[in-house]
Amino acid sequence: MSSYEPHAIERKWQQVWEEAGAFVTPNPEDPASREARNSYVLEMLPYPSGELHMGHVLNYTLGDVVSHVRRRSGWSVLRPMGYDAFGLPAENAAIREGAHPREVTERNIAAIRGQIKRMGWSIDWTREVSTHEPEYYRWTQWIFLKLFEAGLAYRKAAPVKWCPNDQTVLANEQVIDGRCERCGAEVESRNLEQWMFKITDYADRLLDDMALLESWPERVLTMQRNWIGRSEGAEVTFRVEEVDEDVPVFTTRPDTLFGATFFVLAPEHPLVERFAERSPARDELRAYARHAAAKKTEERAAADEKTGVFTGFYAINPVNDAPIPIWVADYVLMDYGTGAIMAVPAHDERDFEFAEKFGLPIMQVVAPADGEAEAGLYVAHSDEEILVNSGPFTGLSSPEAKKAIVESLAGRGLGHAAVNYRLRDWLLSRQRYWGCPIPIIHCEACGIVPVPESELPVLLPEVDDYLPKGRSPLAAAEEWVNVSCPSCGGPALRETDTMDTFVDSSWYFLRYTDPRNDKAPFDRRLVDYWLPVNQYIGGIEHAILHLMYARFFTKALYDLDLLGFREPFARLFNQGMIYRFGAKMSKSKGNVVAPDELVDRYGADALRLYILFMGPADQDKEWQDTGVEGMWRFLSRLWRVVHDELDREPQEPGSTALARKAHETIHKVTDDIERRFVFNTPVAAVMELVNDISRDPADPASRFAVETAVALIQPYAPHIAEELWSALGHSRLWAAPWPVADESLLVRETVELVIQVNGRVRDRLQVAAGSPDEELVALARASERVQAHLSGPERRVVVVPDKLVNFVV
RNA sequence: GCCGGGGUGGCGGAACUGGUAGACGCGCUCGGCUUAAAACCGAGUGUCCGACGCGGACGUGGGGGUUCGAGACCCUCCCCCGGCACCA
Repeated sequence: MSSYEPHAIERKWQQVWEEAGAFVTPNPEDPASREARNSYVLEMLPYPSGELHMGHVLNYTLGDVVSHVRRRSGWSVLRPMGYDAFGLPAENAAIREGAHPREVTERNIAAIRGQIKRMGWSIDWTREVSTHEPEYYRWTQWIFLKLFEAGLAYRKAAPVKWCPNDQTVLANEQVIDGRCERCGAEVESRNLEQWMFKITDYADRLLDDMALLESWPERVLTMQRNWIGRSEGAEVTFRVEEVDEDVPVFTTRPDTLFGATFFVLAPEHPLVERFAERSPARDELRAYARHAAAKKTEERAAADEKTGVFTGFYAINPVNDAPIPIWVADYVLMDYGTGAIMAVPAHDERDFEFAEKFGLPIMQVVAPADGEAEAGLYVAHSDEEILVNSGPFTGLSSPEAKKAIVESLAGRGLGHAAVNYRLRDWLLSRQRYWGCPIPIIHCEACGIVPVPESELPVLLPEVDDYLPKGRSPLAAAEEWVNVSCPSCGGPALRETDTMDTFVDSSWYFLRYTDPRNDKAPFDRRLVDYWLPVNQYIGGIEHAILHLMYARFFTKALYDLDLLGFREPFARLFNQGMIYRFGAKMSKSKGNVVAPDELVDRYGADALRLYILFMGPADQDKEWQDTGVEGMWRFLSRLWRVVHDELDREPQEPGSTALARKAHETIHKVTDDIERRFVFNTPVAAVMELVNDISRDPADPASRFAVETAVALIQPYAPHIAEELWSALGHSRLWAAPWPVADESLLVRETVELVIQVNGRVRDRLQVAAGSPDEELVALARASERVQAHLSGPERRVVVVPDKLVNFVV
């Protein structure tokens, strides 16, 4: 008898699938009819680093199991693959090697494509796209122009986060603890003209439309909510007579206005210099402001003690006309709210700390509903608080007072209700080579002029030097840069910045539906047919950036009437991280296990099986080096069991315990994958079935059980399953209907009855299913083991039919 | 500090709706096969006690509670992982 040799089998079936177009899903002839059951299963596209890692293996195997089961259950499944190919790593590698980034990228793509194919994932390769190809980025540029026309892309001089190592600007989202997300260098602040997307216009919809999502992990929604950081309150104007200025502040607590005993400006606030000009203490003021502004936010936050300087000026509190001293302090941030605050030390921890340190007055204006105002800090924690010392508003509850005070201010033009967000606009300019060119021309006469649609794509020019120098390497391509203005024909310059790669990946899921369209980024009927994505799968690291940008793009395109849905991904699943020796697998830690080596040794099927068998797909878990070998042993056992079956004389099929076990396994595997979305326990269930088969190979149901095991393991281990399926005399398992459990066989004739005394198990009996309660109690009472514990008066008997009898004595 | 996820044998984990804790796999032990080893096959494997073929006690991070019955529900505390954090 032959033994299990994965490599030849895997090569063979991969070729068969390719030749048969087994996983090619054509678009419907009439996308308007939604009769067909269709499902879009999407995993986040890989960055082509040339190296497939275990995270990919988990991600794509997960999607593969879902796709196979849906396909075999009669669904039309869209399952594409592509590459997020622009970006710094390829460019840095190119600089190191002296090669062109395109060369490095395409070499990496070829490598990773080869690895993906070796894994045998059921991908529709006719839809492959890569974001660095002009056929793709032409439409990235087209979308950019649509957003520009709609006023959603704009240019602005702004203090930006600058990475001195990568020599480029970063998005806020790419700065982690004051360091560059990619290289870890400390980020600096620079003032530059940059392109921005107006994602802040969509802040409320990004929050509210979460209600449209079918199933997203709670933690992702929470992270996005925190990131958007919506807070409701009021903008209130304070008058500074000496400089004839009205200074607005944002507050979430307008009800505490009577307790505002001082006023604080951020060190970067423009008024600080105005004050300094007129102040005898100008040197001290300027020194503090300069010193504080230079510090990073993180350093400021980490400071043990509050610092600050009195300006010598006063602001008028609009509710009671009281003049309050204006300070400059670095605990107030220029980039949130208005860069100025009213300080209410009695009811805000930070203001309290500051007031204590500098001896400023502290006045209670809010008290607990059932108590007296007490000196010191009192931070409200419910809506039950009552106002005190607040003039005409004294006695109102906090929520009433908020409304009343804002209304009264609004009546005098000194304030209004306001909402503030932590979310900033998306800075998309990058001063690097390997990215999508921004299709804009700067004309001396006309200003900013979009490149006409007919001239797209604006191709990346060839340059000799990609080294970052603080301006885009594209600026060196003079012939490319110097153009005539499309509007007036005069001399003009091309925009030399490229786009953040997150722009490329904010719409790729739309392109897959119509990847070769050269008239438009996609056909609206096709995106409306396939989207929203039914199941999106990827890592938690994209909880904020990619997922929020993709949601924003979808909404913007919806508003432009280019598609008919408001959320791109109905269901999201985040796979857990894989650890080894207690740490996340990473090159720097030296604890990486290469998928390729395992495939060489045990085959793709064993690896696919182990990566899902390891544990719950959404939880972090520890890699076991012996795990894949164990799966290889299981597959060898399955191989043997099938061939033993083939070697035996065919027998009359019979309905035995093994037949029931097979049906139970069908039920369990199907339910786990489809309803529970768990992937480890189905493998265990099939293993149990195989164990049962080998326990009695002569069982009349063995043929059925063997075929069931093969049919059920196919989504996990498609190559061996296909091979065994054809050995069993069938063909095309990839298209064979998913097994259906016979409900009647799931009903057991006898059940195990657990007998407890005082909740402790004392005996177990086989009894006929559906026996009446009295019979169960009588049988239970008859048990010797039970009687030994039935001393003392019986107080109660609990019966759970077909399950358990509990005597309480 | 706030938010989210976790804590079950030597290890990864199972137990879905409160009803047999430890499925399945890894590892380990013993036995078979073998000149031998590997592979493979069979048996065993939570801890402790005992007149070890029957049995008993303990046991899901700690403490308390609800219940006939809790790994699961409630209260409280501890620990680990991830995110956010001077955001007014």
